[in-house]
Amino acid sequence: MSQSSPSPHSQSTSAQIETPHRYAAAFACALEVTWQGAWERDDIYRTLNPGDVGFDASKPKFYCLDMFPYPSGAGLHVGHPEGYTATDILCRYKRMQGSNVLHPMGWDAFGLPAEQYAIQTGVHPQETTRKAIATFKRQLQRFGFSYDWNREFATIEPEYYQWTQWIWLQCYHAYYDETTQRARPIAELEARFSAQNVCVDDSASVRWSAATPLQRQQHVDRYRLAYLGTQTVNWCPKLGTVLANEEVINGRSERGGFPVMRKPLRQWMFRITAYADRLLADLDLVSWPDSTRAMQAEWIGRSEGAEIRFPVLRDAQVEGDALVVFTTRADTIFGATFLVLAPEHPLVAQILEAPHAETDVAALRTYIDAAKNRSDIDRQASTKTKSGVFTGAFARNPATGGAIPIWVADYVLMGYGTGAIMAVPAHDQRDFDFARDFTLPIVQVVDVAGATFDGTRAVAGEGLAVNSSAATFSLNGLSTNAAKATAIEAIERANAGCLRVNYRLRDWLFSRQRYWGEPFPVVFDAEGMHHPIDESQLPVALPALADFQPIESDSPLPPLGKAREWVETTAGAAGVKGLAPHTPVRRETNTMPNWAGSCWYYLRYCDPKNASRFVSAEAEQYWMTSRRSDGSMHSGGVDLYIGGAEHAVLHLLYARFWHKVLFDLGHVSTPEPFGRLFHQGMIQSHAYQRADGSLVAIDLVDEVAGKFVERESGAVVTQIVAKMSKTLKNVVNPDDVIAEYGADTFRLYEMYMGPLDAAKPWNTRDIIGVFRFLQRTWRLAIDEKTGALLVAAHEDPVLERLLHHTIQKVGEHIERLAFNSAIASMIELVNAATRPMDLSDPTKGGLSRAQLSRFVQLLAPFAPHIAEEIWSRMGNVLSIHLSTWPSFDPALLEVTEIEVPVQVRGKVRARLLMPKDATAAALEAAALQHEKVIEALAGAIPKKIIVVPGKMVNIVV
RNA sequence: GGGCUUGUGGCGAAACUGGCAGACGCAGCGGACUUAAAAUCCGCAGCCCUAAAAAGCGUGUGGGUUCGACUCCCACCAAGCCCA
Repeated sequence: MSQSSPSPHSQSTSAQIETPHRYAAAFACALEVTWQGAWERDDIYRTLNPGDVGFDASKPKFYCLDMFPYPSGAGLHVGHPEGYTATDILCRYKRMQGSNVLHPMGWDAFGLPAEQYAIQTGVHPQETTRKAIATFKRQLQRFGFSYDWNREFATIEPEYYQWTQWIWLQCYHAYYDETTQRARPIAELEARFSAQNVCVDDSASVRWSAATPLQRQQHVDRYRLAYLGTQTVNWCPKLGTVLANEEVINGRSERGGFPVMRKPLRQWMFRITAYADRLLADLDLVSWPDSTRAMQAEWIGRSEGAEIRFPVLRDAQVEGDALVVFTTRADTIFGATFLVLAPEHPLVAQILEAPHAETDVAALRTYIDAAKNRSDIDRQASTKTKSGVFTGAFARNPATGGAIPIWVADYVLMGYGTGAIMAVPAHDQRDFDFARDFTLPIVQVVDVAGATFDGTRAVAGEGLAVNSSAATFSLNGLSTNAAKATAIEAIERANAGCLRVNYRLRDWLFSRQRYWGEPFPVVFDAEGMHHPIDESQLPVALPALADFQPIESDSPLPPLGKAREWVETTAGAAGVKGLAPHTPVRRETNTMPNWAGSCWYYLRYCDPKNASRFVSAEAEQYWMTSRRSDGSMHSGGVDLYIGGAEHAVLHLLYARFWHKVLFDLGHVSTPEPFGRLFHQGMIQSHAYQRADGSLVAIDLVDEVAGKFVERESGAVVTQIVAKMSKTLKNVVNPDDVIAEYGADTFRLYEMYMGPLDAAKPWNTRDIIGVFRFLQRTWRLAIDEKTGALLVAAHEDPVLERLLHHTIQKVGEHIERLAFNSAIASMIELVNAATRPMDLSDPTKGGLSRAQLSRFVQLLAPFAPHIAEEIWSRMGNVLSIHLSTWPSFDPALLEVTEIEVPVQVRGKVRARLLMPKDATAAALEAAALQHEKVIEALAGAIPKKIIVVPGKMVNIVV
């Protein structure tokens, strides 16, 4: 779209000579940079902590947080400043209102993208990351955001990640006490194990007192919040690391889109599942978008059901452990005509070891080998025909007592439930498809309300149980809920299972085979026992490594293994207590994932320089504990957290989990980290679409006579809204926009585009509107020819009243985050105050000094530089941003006369000018006398007249 | 398939708890100023029918509740996100 739009600020040379003090781009940029320097020099945004000299405890506190960026080499895009401008406006407003405002910024700098970039370029991530941070900071500062840069930190700094490691140690040293439903020190658990002399192995043959230290540790590890566990993980050979389930999308890595394989691996895990119920329940405490709370709830995925044991048979005799399935529909147990195992299920391997009479070993092996490398999505995608193999084994249905076949099929995933299902083909479509393809029996056991089972497809849903009776118990005639309860009761009585709550949420895989992350503060001895580094010995510094390339292989080989001298050390050198100092130990070579640093950064901002604690109790209590004016229940935490909805699940769930652990252990004082959350909408861009639906980049299209034409073919294309992307060439660079209009205009434009939480298309053409508003504001205050201050000698009472109205509206709109409406009302005021062209004496029109003063204060949070410049030219010495927000006089907003609409047949026919407090009777009388009303009635007799005093009159005919 | 969100002029949007739909901005049109243009200032502007007005129609579609619905309820359509 290279239509020549004349640069808004380009003026002929003569115009520049005539109006040297005009608010043009270069002029705006120059004053912006000047003020940014002055603010930094005077350190006007420094936030004091309790205990600091000059701290005023009587002020309310406001902790307003942006999701800190991950600095990439590409620099800021226009999406970053959207949320940042919003919080900046709110923070500036709150400061002027007299709050202690905490508004920090920092850098989320460990992690895969930086490492991938470093690998590509061969430059050390330390260096590329530092460079990216410098670029981001320079760009952010150019917007004039009022961060307290004294509190800046990056997650890669040892002074920061020392405490990331410390928090990990807190989890390592804790377990979840089911009876009190909170984390407790692991030492308490060990004492209890010792006192009760518990069994430490599955076969219940070894007691605590007789157990080796390794056996004891392995037993305790079953309870630790941070534990070493073997899990089938998502191994990504290309990235050379394992990934959390959350980081795998459609069988490929979220970053890079590389294939992911599944393999069992011993890894550091977090027992986040212990907190599933609390993470779910406490969603009620926070004021978050409903959609985000719903997503978290779905992610946790609590479902109540039953775990049912199906005894495995060999030659009709029960053999070994029973096969355990989880089902939410225990009421359909009589319809379970076969069982299906995930290919990774341990029983499959057992059957291969000791085949049954009917087992086709070759077919089974071929099948599980093929399934192993299919992604979960692949496995579930083929809905039409199911693949699967009979294992040759049978199990006994505990309800019917009958033997049913055990199959293997990859549509069952090891990650869900127990990795085995009871198939009820009559009432589950996938089971039905499978049964039909392999001619397995199908038995209807529910008479589903409003649907008939005709044998051609499954009927899902609830209804009355049928065909569900045996000698031991019967469900026939019971509703689904009653049947579930009865079935579970019977199953429990028969010792064949129990009531069970299942979660979709899995424990959190926390190890990464990467270089660029926080090292774990833990070592291993020769026996394979792990030993924590003592808190006093933190941080465990990431060793400088010249060769940080990942080792691409089918099995994980962390790059830190290359730091031989660092890895192979002694207990004394590593800082392990409880081992003789000379004991040789190996350091953990995995590192923590990208999420670690962002799990607690909001706490560190409260007290970022503290060398003796992750945050002082006093600072944490002051900034995190909300005192709500209306006394309503509140979770506490950050007062407003703004960031993208893409973090709705992972980051926010992980941070909540860490916070709850810290809360249980007494390190923080609120149950939730973020009391109020808001997502800014995505800033989109335009693109063009051909008739066949294909997209066209914007540089290949011209606008001709109001139509969009593809240059090459001459075909008309339609303009659509699309994500900004390199391929569509529609990415907007903030630096360019600032160069052309200044940062104040940029800020104003992004806030004026629409509601903060809505997705909005960037419209370059519209920027000129807010730029003109600033120019008009400037002209209102400053003579473009001489640079002299222009103020009206006499105050216009109409403008005074409008100004009071504007003060009221702007304040209300800021509190509602309706910045677009706030700007609109400021534009209205400026338009009303603008001097007509034919006014020769500027002191006759415009705003008085006192009016201008208050108006620029309203503008200051939105366009801080131009407001400061005018404020300064008015003779103020102290920054406008340290001034007090203007107040309005409600009495001035009172009106004596109001216009009351009169509706006849639902249409407004007339408007009455009436005293504000006119009675209903007076309004009715006036309405009926109105000429237009009489005309509209045309002689008809009103059936009913509704009068809402002060609002309207409605005459029903 | 299920859940959530959104749907208002040519475009971005406003209308806070049901009470004058379209504030404000862009684009457009007209006028003033200018030799002319830019810039600026003053106006017009939902659609339709009109010389103009009046009337009529208008918040995705269809229904409902209500004196009154962009707003509340039901169904549907479309787009986006999440879960399958």
